[in-house]
Amino acid sequence: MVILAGAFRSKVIAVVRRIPPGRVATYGDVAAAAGSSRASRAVGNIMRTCRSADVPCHRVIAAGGRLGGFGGNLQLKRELLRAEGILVTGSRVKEFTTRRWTRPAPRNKAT
DNA sequence: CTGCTGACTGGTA
DNA sequence: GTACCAGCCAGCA
Repeated sequence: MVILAGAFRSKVIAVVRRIPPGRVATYGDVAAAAGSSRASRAVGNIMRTCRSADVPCHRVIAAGGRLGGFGGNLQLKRELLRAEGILVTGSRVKEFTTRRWTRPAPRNKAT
């Protein structure tokens, strides 16, 4: 897989690919992990323009645990999420706050 | 380079 | 609860 595109885009894609199964991340989280905590819109834009099979865009949702847009394939997204053990009620992720993933557990050196 | 668009977010009404 | 507005950022014409 080759990502010959803007650095931000490749970064966003990398972050999304790092999202482990059974977990979800908001556009804002992905944007923040990519370097811009305010590029949430850009992230969504990247998802739409890129939507590569290597990018589990279905794990990327809007804030508040809402599924977001997804071009109207919310039903598909819902099933994909549910297939990973993520229950979705209407347009909202169940236990979203606990399923929310930002990045690999930051180890505490000085606990 | 300029302008518009959009799978977003938070606030106000 | 829904609806509308303003802000922010990257991609594309």
